[in-house]
Amino acid sequence: MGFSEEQLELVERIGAIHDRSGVRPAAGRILGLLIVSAGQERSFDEISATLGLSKGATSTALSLLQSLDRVDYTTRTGDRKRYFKIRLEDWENQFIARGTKFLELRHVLAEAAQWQDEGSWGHERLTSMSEYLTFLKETIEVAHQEWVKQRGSI
Amino acid sequence: MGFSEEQLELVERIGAIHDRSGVRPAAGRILGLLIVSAGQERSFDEISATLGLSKGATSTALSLLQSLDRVDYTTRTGDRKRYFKIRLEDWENQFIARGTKFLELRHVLAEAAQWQDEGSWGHERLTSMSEYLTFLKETIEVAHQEWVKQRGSI
DNA sequence: TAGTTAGTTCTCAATTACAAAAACCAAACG
DNA sequence: CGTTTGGTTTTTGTAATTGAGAACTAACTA
Repeated sequence: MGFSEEQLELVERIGAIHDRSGVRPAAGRILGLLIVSAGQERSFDEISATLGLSKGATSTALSLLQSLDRVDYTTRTGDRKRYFKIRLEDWENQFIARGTKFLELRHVLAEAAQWQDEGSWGHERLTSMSEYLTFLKETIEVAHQEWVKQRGSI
Repeated sequence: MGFSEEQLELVERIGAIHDRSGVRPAAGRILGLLIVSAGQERSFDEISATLGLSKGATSTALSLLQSLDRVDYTTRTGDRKRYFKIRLEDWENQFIARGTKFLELRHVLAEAAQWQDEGSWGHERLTSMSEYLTFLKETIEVAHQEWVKQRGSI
């Protein structure tokens, strides 16, 4: 290992981005570290030491990330350690799945529209918003398929 | 006012969706109430009473929502109350702005790629992921423009 | 001017989230 | 077997969020 100042700073920035989208700080930093290390595997110790996290915090955050399929580990014969790496394989699909969840707002908007008088501004607006989200969702899905077809999903 | 069971339940669901994306519970519920009321305006009291929120909580949440441009109010001559309504006007634009912020992850992915050996799996993967996000962002922007052109942004 | 009304701001208690530390457990080693 | 190693689970302390309630302010009203 041995990370440069810049690398560590990048780790923090990646952590912060994940923070903001609801991943807790320790887990966000681990993601950062493993992203900057993409390809290379990192042992439990390396992670805990580089980030200054206790064993407990490291362990809990790592199991969280594993349960989210963001992180994986391998083992080596004659070595009891686990070597963690970020899961980049199915990333695009997972990203889409996570990122478009909030588009589900379109269902409640459509329902809310039903409580408005037909033809009223509210009815029109809520319906239109719901349609917009549906349109977005479809566009994104099509684009995603396109990408996968061209580049392969890995 | 006078909301039905179903309406109140819908309010809760809208609140929960907002909760999950970081808006605090009281504010989320207010958004729910105002969305279900789209068009109709609701007084401070109605909001506070229907949702069982204290005046303090109602006031704080309402100013938060106003600062986020999600909510607005009007006044009526000879009436000291404020009548709140949800801001549906610029909704599509705001939604896109908020919703695509996490695509900025593409910058850090590109940076992280630089720390990988050229041609390595990690380098290839991070670069590809970053390109994917850029592609998504552009697709979404184009689609959005398209929509606005056809339907008008209101 | 005294009294209401409408809403805001402040203070506090309760809950929740977080991570450190300690206790624990299981596999391998000697 | 006893010990070390690698990691997990539990416990504990602290910090941050959140919303109730009280105190306050500003505007109108009688």
